[in-house]
Amino acid sequence: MGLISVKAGATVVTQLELPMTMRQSDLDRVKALPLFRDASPETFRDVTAGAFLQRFPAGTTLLLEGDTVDFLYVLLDGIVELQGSWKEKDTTLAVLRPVSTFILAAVVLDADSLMSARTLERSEILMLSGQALRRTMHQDAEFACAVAHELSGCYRGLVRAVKNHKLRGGTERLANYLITQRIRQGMKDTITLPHEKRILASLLGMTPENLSRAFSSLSAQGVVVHGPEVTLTRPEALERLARPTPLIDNHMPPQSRLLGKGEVESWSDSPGYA
Amino acid sequence: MGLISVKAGATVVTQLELPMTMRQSDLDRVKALPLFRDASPETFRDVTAGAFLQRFPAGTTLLLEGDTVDFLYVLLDGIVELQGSWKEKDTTLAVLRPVSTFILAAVVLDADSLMSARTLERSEILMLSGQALRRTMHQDAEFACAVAHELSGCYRGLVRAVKNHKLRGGTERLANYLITQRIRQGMKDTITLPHEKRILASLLGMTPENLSRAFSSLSAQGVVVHGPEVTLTRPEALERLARPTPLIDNHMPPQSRLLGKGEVESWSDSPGYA
DNA sequence: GGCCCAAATTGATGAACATCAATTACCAGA
DNA sequence: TCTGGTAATTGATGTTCATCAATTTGGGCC
Repeated sequence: MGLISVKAGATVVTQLELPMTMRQSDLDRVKALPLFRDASPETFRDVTAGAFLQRFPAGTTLLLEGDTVDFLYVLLDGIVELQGSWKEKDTTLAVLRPVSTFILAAVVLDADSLMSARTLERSEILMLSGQALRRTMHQDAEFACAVAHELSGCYRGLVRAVKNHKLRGGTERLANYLITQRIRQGMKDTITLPHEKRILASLLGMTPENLSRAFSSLSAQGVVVHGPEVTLTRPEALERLARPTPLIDNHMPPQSRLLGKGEVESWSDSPGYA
Repeated sequence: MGLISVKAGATVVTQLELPMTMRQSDLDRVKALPLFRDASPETFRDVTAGAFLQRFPAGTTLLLEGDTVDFLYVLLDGIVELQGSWKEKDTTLAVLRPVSTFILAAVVLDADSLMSARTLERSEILMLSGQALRRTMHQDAEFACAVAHELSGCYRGLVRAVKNHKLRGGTERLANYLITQRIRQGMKDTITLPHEKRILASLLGMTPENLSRAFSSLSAQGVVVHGPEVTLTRPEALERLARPTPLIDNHMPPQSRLLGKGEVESWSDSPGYA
């Protein structure tokens, strides 16, 4: 258990690294996740049995498309990008921030991953045994329900993504992205893009060049860009163009995690877990 | 319970119709679904309590985007299309054939539907109480696990769909669609398109005009179209263009339902349930 | 400060795709 | 068999988007 194999970049590197002993505060953050919030102490103990905490440098590939999945990953600190690829191209499916789980669906089915995962920044990741998770689901109906809830939220996030892509053009997707960010960042007039523009471009399904041009075409709606700061001087005009709808755009504010249980669907940046 | 409200076309029609009494053979087909295959007799009784069978003419809207979802739908006969819309446009998310369940995710979360459902042909649909389903999940961990499995399969179907759309062009999507159909239809050289071309176009995310042109551009790869019959005279050439991969294309043959339990992910036509 | 590398922007060009219009093919009903 | 209506195809045209190339910008680092 001291020898951990990690894929870094294109090549596979084996490095000697002691699994971190978990801090209680980390455990508390995990316990606060929708997935575990209502779990009994015993269930939580079962599912975290044999779990270990691991730190990865930026740019580390945690998982390649097609890999078999042995763990449920929980991002505690840092940023993780999920991506899919085909024929030399790749596309960003989601960018995750703490605290998020990922590749839950593959773990539940004990199947290969359909996407790659890599750290964008130095990250701290908790790895829970997939086997333990599946076993616990069979033992505890409440926990299995929590998993089903989580999966339902992820599923609906992807339905939104498909509609977003098939029904809207690039500039419309960007406009809606900006409106969503504005709401999530507290309705301030100026928002901060949470990642590099080239990753945002990939998330929105366009090239960096076209993202640039989409931004400048939105200047007609009062969108002003200064590096990662974007000011929305005429939000109404932007909304008229964007036509956001709750049937596509999930405007939930980030603090929704504190809400009771009704669940607010999945979340992170753009739909998509695993 | 004799008065059932059904949305037909754009308007809402209330019609008096007796819920059908279910045939045993229908119940057997439902019981054979992955969702219910491993359910105990009691669980199956609980979840089908209060269920009723309903026949709808072609073109009936069963559910509109944004409607609250009270039932889990099980398509026993006919064809159902799931679609999403925005700003006068709409797009086909999936075309379902018997035996399929749909809008499971919305039922599990007791949330509004993110897509509309309408019959493409006269259809026979079993409607299971959403409340009963949720209650049963809490009572029976095995059943909750079955729901989680089903949702995971649906989720992965949508991951495939997103990758298909973001990474491939229209002609490539069509080429892969044809290859998938060939496998599903028993590797015969000539396949039958399972729906109208305009629906196929919407499913593949293109206009009917461009689907036509994509077909004719595939004649260079030996694709010959005669109405709904498509002959693949040079499958290898088509594959060279299509470059199918298990990480996007689900080539599972239709009979996979008979397999044990490992699950083979969701299915119907093109990923997507609800 | 000055330097380097990668990200971002801008312009020019071509490919992919949507739209509009005009036939043509096809099927169901009289 | 004719016939009306919808689906399918084909062509012409314009928009959107990707690609390539050339700068420009910006953030670490000596």
